[in-house]
Amino acid sequence: MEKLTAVDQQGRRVRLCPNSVPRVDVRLVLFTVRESGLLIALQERDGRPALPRWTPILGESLDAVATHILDDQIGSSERYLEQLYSISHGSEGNGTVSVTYLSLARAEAAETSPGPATWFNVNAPGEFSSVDQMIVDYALLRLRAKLGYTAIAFHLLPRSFTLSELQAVYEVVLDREVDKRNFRRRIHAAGLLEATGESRREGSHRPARLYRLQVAHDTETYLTPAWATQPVRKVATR
Amino acid sequence: MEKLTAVDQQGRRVRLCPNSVPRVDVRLVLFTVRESGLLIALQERDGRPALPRWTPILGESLDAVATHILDDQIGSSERYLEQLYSISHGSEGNGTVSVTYLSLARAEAAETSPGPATWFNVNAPGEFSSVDQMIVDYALLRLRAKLGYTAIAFHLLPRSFTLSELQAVYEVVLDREVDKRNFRRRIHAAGLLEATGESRREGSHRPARLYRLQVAHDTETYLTPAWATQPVRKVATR
DNA sequence: GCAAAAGTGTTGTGTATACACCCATGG
DNA sequence: CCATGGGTGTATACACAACACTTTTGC
Repeated sequence: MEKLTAVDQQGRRVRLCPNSVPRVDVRLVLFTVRESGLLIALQERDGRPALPRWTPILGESLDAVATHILDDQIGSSERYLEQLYSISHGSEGNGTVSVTYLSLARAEAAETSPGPATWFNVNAPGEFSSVDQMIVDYALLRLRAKLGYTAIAFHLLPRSFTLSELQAVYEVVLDREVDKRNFRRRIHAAGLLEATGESRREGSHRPARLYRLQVAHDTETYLTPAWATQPVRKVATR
Repeated sequence: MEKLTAVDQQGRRVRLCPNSVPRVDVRLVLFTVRESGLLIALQERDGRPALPRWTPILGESLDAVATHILDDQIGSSERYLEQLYSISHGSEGNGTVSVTYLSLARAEAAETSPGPATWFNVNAPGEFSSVDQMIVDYALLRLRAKLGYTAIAFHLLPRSFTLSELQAVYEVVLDREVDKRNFRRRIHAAGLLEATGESRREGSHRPARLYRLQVAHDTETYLTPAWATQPVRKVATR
């Protein structure tokens, strides 16, 4: 068993990292959809765009850290947050375990971007580190897969929206066209939507009906493990 | 930025864990199938069964740690290994991030159990810690889901097997009966199997043809991210 | 010849795809 | 009246579930 503490020159007991222990950080892949396409929130680091990240302090849950990073980036409107994968990188001297999260923001929340991040188009984000690149690739893979069998697309739209707007989100994320009639049939068959009764007229054509997600389905989780929803403990201010 | 080193009473530089940094461990959920049912490898810890675990040393990848734990438990036959999820637990003083892995062993490899673990039936594993309990529940959920759309079941059988044996694996893991004809049609349609040409006679009934997984499909990964297959660096002996 | 597991097809039901036209509005 | 996007239905192919009998062997 390793010794975990030592006494320093002033006689204080200090906690040692047996130099065998990797550090942990949490990295967030935050997407939003704008007219210009699928955007990702990045912040500059060593002159290159990088994923927003933070190191947890002791006793702080991973979900809490991810939530804090998200708070940093956008206002506290509702958001979607899901753990993705953990990857180790670096080596002797600065080995790190990065726990990665996928997050989605409504376009409206992303407009006002108070945080340190700026929005890049996913197709032209600039050069990031190979680790961040892999994380983003995987996040996009998972996002696309999940569009098929969960309700996460709704988290990219304002509270109420038209079916055409919803379809546009699918098309932007999947990067391909979708058949209008089949799309609408699937959405209606899923039974997650309810008409608000209102409609929106914009432009010289028939107005579009507005829909919202039924409240019962608001926090759709599906295959996320039950224990992923651990309470977000409040933790020392930062 | 935090100070990461200090000088101790003998004047040596030591690495500090700012007492804000959680430790990392890797925990393995290792399943196998025997006549008696679905078994899980556990080892005693504080008088209770617990998941095999290890703490990575610096520069060691998470996958490498998981592989080492697996080596500890069973002989080095081929095995299946997949990262599951990361969970944080504990609090001030002993906060830990556990990265969990799902692993499958062929019954033959599990017979000779040289490691410190013993096999428990998943339905009667005894009492484990709440963290380990959640991890096991989730591992089982994922294993069951993955049976439907991947070839992982083959990792629970010897190299060549009969279709009835394969079906029995599905039934044990899913804990329900499966229709023989539909099962065989699906398996054949998947096109992953090839007949060895041989057959096995045991008991007073028609002999069963033997199949094996086509080599091209041996390391089926599907939704596992490409970068999950990072090379397993060799690391200081333990 | 009988017990015991291996092996094999058909039918219905639901789900996904391909595809083209009328509707309501603003200007 | 026309340009623009909103909204709707049908025919076809494919995947999945239910279901029962014949084959080959050991004894």
